[in-house]
Amino acid sequence: MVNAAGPRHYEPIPDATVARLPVYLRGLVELSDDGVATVSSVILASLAGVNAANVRKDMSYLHAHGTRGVGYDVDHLIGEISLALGGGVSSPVVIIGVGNLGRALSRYDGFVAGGFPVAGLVDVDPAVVGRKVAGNLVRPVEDLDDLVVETGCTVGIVATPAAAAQAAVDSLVASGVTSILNFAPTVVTVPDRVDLRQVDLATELQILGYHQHHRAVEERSDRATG
Amino acid sequence: MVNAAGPRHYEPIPDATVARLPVYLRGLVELSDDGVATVSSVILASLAGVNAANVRKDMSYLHAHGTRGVGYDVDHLIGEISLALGGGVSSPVVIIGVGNLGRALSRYDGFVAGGFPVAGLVDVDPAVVGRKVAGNLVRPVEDLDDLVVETGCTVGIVATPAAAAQAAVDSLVASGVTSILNFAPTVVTVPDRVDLRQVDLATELQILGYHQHHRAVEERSDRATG
DNA sequence: GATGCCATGTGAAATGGTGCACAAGCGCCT
DNA sequence: AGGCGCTTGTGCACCATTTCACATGGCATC
Repeated sequence: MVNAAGPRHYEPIPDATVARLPVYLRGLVELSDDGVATVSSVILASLAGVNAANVRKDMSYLHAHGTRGVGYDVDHLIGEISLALGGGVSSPVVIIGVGNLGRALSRYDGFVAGGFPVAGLVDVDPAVVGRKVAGNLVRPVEDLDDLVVETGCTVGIVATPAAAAQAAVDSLVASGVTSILNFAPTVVTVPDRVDLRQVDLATELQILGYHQHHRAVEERSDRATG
Repeated sequence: MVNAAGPRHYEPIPDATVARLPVYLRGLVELSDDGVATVSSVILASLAGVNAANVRKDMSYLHAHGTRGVGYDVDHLIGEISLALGGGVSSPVVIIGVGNLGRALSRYDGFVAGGFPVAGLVDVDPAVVGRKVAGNLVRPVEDLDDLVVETGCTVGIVATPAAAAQAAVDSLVASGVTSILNFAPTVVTVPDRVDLRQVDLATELQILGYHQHHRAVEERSDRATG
């Protein structure tokens, strides 16, 4: 039985909504910084580049109610979205693979701003182990377990070459990390209890390439027939 | 009238399929390197991390037919997918914004391997203009038009801070670039004829954060009730 | 040449997400 | 106090995508 005063039962928020929440949050923080107190779904939708009805439906999933005729309270929305996105708790991350990309990611201030400070860097290459990158000492893979336990970090970022990615992921999982962001251009597998997201730079370009090619083909076709 | 010998009418390939094609391609190239000649939808599905029926339907969109009882010809599939993804034509890209991320991207060899060599680097900061990064001279934004025309590049990568992203995108569009990959953590707008994709690193972490938080809440709830 | 096995190709149902359209409700103004 | 305009909250229909299930058809073996 669910006590009315206890934590209410969380109905799941659709994935598509979750993916939009950070975008809303950015827009809302900007509004708050500008001293704006309330925002309508239409305004927020234009800031996030989505449909207004979509915004309203998304907010209803969060139980973040607005005021009819007025709009949503900006600071209240910021609180509700922050709460949904990890409860406002900041989770340190460990980056495995300190190549070009790993170094860039370790210096990326967007992570810190989003509540994900870099807890440590790890690499297999003895040439980089022991060096400092962006104020963080690069440690060997053997130290991963200790690092994860010491810093209590639960998020891992894989920035290794494709060939090393699965091993890196396995190490992270073994250390107790439960969320992984994989930048290596390869499919990796994780246990069910671990959450994995893939960011694939070359793939993104190839998708753009498809649309470009397709546009060109259509254009030629238009010129020939019309 | 469509001549049977002429270019057939291209029915559109679903976006979800297009997004999977690069993943298939990677798996297939690996198989080909290993000397594997044919592959079943089940195997390819496991390599790409998707459902087998999904693979078969995707291939049917490409008119890439297999052989019943046998499977698909690996090299033939590679050809068909490459053709769909830009016709095998390599498109040079220009990177605007040479900060940490821009530098890492300019050195990322996955772009070259995918047929997207870096044609040039551009930045507004006089401190980096004129310097060489990964063998490429960093040029001022004023040179963007010339650069795009000279190299015939049609793809732009935005790696600027959020505040500069819309201006960067506008410059790219004005130069004639028709495909843009935006790494800046902000919503930007482009004309309809331009194709835009967003890669948002902090957002990805926040999405992971949601799932982690949600898991934790459920666990606590399970322990309390069960 | 026939038969059995195996993997493709696809109709159809299920799922997930989007966007319209409108009823409901809140606050301001008179 | 009452009415009006504005904006939320949501039922519903539409659309894209996924997945199942099975008929179809090629290849090897006998």
